[in-house]
Amino acid sequence: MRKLVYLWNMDLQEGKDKFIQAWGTLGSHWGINRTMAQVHALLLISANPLCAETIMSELQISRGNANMNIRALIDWGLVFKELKPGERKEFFVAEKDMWEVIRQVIVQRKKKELEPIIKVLNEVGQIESETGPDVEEFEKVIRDISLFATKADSTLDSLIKADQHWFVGTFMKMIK
Amino acid sequence: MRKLVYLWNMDLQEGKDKFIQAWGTLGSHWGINRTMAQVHALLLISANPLCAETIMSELQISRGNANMNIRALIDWGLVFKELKPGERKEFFVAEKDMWEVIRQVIVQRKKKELEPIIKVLNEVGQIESETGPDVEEFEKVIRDISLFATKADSTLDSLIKADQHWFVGTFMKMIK
DNA sequence: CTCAACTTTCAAATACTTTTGAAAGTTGGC
DNA sequence: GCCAACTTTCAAAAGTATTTGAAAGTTGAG
Repeated sequence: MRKLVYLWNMDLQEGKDKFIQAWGTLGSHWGINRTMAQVHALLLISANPLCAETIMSELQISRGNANMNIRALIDWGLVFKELKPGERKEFFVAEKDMWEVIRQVIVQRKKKELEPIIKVLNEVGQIESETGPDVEEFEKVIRDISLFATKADSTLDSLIKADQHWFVGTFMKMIK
Repeated sequence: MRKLVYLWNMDLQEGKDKFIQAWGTLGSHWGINRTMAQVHALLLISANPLCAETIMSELQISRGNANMNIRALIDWGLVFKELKPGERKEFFVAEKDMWEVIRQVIVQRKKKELEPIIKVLNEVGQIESETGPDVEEFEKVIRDISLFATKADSTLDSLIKADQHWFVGTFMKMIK
């Protein structure tokens, strides 16, 4: 009997660890650093808010690292601070609605990636010059990409505003 | 007069450099390393195919670096080899259709990111165990994410198959 | 005001990624 | 077969990003 309980614990823990690892890897492809994504994963699969101390020991990371990444997650709107009455320390919960998670990631990446490239495209599109095959090719490529970037920008704005029902209903049906 | 010509050259060169830098930064957020994206940018804005030597000197990079990144771009389907009759060395041209570029990036990232997480989700969703709040929360989160991941998977498959007209026409109108 | 409990900061250390360049490999033409 | 022109490889070096931990900062309770 003792052995059975032990094996069951291992299975859940193993599953959690596997998920935390995988979420960390996925995050690192999405502008979220590995540890930041692992903290998010840990909070996602936790039934209760966790404090910094617990996060540090579960993920085997330092205090500074935990603090920095928790703050970054709060900035991204993926984690919220929760204060328990009578307790001095802070507890944290993850945004668990996947649609909301995606939206926040889109907002952040749009700001950090799309907006800067649109700015550069506008700047370099303004070259006053003689004609020539090089200039023409350059300007054509810049025009094409600008068009694309502008479309992507408004598409993302719409996605950010859209709610999940709209997305899952209308969009999913449409692409089938 | 000499001065005017010189200034005009500087402007085009400046524009090209700015664009190459920006495309490099953008690429590094998209699983394409900085140099790889810069090589792609250089080829994008070039009116003619370029050889390794030219790429090396324009971007000030080593032979090995140039070679590795050109090969990677070819693997991703973003650059094509072109042989000029009578010339021994290889020349390269970029995929210039932005829609095709995006499609290739989606294909690669789906393979490297979405498919592995779906595999892990299926594995960890199989835990046989007693009930308890921890297990329930874990399984609920995994189920939610699985659902989402499966939807994303089929959405991306459709996008990959879709052509630009469909996308720009139907999709863009829809989200307005 | 003071203390203890907690959070934040940041310079140095570590880990990870990319780049270099020289040597090895390949290939077409003679 | 042999050479010269070109491409590929890969171990070491350089460059980036992340992590640590100890010290400084903050804050509520007494």
